[in-house]
This record gives sequence, C-alpha cells and structure tokens, in this order.
Amino acid sequence: MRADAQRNYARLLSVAAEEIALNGADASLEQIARLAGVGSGTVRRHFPNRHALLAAVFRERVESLHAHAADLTGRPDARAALLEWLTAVTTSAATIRGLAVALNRDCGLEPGPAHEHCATSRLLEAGEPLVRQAAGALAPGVTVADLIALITGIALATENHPDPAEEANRLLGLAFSGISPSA
Amino acid sequence: MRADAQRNYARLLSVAAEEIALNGADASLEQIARLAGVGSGTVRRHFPNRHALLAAVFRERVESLHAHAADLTGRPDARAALLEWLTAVTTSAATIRGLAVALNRDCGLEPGPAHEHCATSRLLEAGEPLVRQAAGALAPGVTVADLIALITGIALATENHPDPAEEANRLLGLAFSGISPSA
DNA sequence: GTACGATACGGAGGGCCCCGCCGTTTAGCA
DNA sequence: TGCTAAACGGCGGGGCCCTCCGTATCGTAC
Repeated sequence: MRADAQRNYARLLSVAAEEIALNGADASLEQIARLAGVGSGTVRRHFPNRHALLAAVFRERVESLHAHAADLTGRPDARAALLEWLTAVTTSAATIRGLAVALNRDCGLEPGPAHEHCATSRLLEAGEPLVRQAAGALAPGVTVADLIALITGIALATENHPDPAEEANRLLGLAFSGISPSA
Repeated sequence: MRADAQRNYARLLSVAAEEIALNGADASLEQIARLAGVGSGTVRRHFPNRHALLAAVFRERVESLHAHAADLTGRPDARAALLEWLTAVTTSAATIRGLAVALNRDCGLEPGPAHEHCATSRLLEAGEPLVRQAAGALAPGVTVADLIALITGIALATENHPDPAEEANRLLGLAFSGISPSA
C-alpha cells in the first residue's frame, strides 16, 4: 500500500468515525470525503460500499468486545460472566451511534468469505463459548445468535431515548431474567 | 375534501402500501407518485412528510391491534392475555414491512399534538390496561413502553431472517419467560 | 539523480431523490 | 352557466450515490 494511500485511509477512517457518531450510519459519504479533503472516488476505492466503511470504523471496538469475552471464559459463575459480556455489548451498541445499524445490516449479506469476517460473525465467535458455559442456566434453545439479535434490536429501539445505554441495559436485564419470570 | 382529492388520497394509500411492502419504509415517494399516476406535489400535499404517509398506511393495522387489546382486557388469565397481545403485535411488526421502522421512528418525534396520535402512542394506550392487569406477574418496573420498544427492536433485528415472524416470536417468548430465568 | 511503470487520486457526469414553488386545471356551489 | 377556491402537475434547485477516466504521485530500477 502506497504511503499516500495509507494516509488517506487513516484520515478517512478518523473522519468517518466522527461523522457517523454525529449523523448515524447513513452519514453522507461525500461529506466524509469533503471533510477528509479527498475526492469522492477515493472513498469508494478504499471502501467499496457503505458496509465496508462501517465495518472498518467499528473494527477496533468489536475486537475489544471479542477480547473481553475471552477474558470472561472460564469464570466460575458462567451465568454472571455471560451477563457481564452481554451488558458490555449492549452498552457499546447503544452508545456508539451507527454500530447497531451496522450489526443489523450485515445480517442481510449473502454468505461468503466477507460474511465470515464481518462484525456480527466476530461477536458470534466471541460469545459462543460464554453461552456454552452458561447453557445449564439458560432457557432451552438459546443461541448466541439469538442474544446478539436481541441486543441489536434493543439498541436500535432505544436509539432515540434520552439515555440509550441505560435504557438498553434495563431492557436487556428484563429480557435476561424474564419480563414475566413466573412461567 | 374534494372528490378528486379523495380519489387521489385513496390511490396513493393503496399504492404506497404495496410499494412499502416491496421496498420497505424507505420506498421512493416519487415512485409512489408515478405508480399512482399523480404528480409528486400531490403526494406531499396529502402527506407532508414520509412519517405521515407511513402512519396513514399502517393506521388500520394499528387500530386492529388496539381493538384486539380491548377484547383481551378482563380475561381471567391476565398474563396469558398480555402475551397473546404481545405476540399479535410482534407478528404484525415482523410481517408487515416498514411497520417496525415506522414505530421506531415516531419515538424520535418532538412531543406535541401529532405525537399524541401516532401509531406508537396508540399501541401504548392499547397495551396499558393489559400490563396493569398482569402487573402482579411481571418483573418490577416493566411498562408498556418497555414492551413496545422491545418488540420494535426484535422486529427490526429479525427483518433479514428467512422467517421473520417466527423468529421474532421466538425471541419474544425467550424475553418474556427469561433468557436465563433462574435468577 | 533520473526515468519509468504502477498505483492512487480527483472530479465530472449521469441518474435518482427530496423539496418548495407556482401557473394551470377542475370540482362544486350559486 | 359562471365563478372561486381547492387541488393538481411538474419544473428547478440541491444533494447523494456511483462510474469512469485523465492526471498526478509514489517507489523503484538504473
């Protein structure tokens, strides 16, 4: 990768992060190009579509959640470990504008090599051991995918709330323990 | 309202319903105008913004859910009644393309007279008695708003699933009884 | 230090969309 | 039948996405 390409890539990533934080996942790619001082073609060269840009912007955060999950595996209280991780994911999804949308969208991609390395897949990988560990304490049939879908949904639904993270975590807590537990 | 205006309104509503079912809540307003055989100005005259169009398109369905809730109040098993209604709402939100997005968006409106009569408010009104009845069987602090938010989120998150309604209801069931009930 | 090939860049152009506006048509009443 | 207010259609401005291609720049080989 040429030096100027690297510079532009970094600039774009940083500007895109700000712009997405400001305007959500539908931020204007042309505006990002303008703010980064590059042509619109350069954006599309580095990121062939919006999804690629979102993935790149959120990559670090997703990796950090991945690492967090790794830290939690093997904890004596598997249920608490799972809940801690789910809370961390929820907080990120509800706090970081655009992340929930990005997670939600890459569920709609056709399978393929790109799909295997997308943010959602990384989260599924990360959470799978935690779910397996806690399986005994979970309702039958619960999968990591269910939990990630639920969190994504909760984050999307609380986007307009005054305090998204708090509200999202409250809903997560309700769903985890049960809205109407006395079955 | 003049006769021609009524005709156009009806045509627009019907065309919009099809087009939204096909392309989601972001369907092109100009395309709707074209299909209805009217000018784009006519669309904007009847529906000053996209949200107004969505509200009108989904009005009947929301009213039907409202009525369903009324039918269920007073049932002996309050918990089952609530769950039945939530299931109906979930099925609608997951099946009818664009409805979940519409519900999610009108949470973001500034308060005002329009906000009081929006689809979400109608659902809140409808569900409130059911929640009150079932309060004894619910986790402390649960509100109708929580449940509607959760359902909206679930519907958004399962939009890309092969069978959205089934998956959405499965997630609803999990959240209702608890993902990890043994608290 | 220079010359060259590959790589990356920028921006113009086409298509679509939303939105505001205004001249024209038409429905409904007198 | 004539009139007026309501409703209509579509034009023009602005924005965005996307493709494409001539140009500038980087890095290397000599």
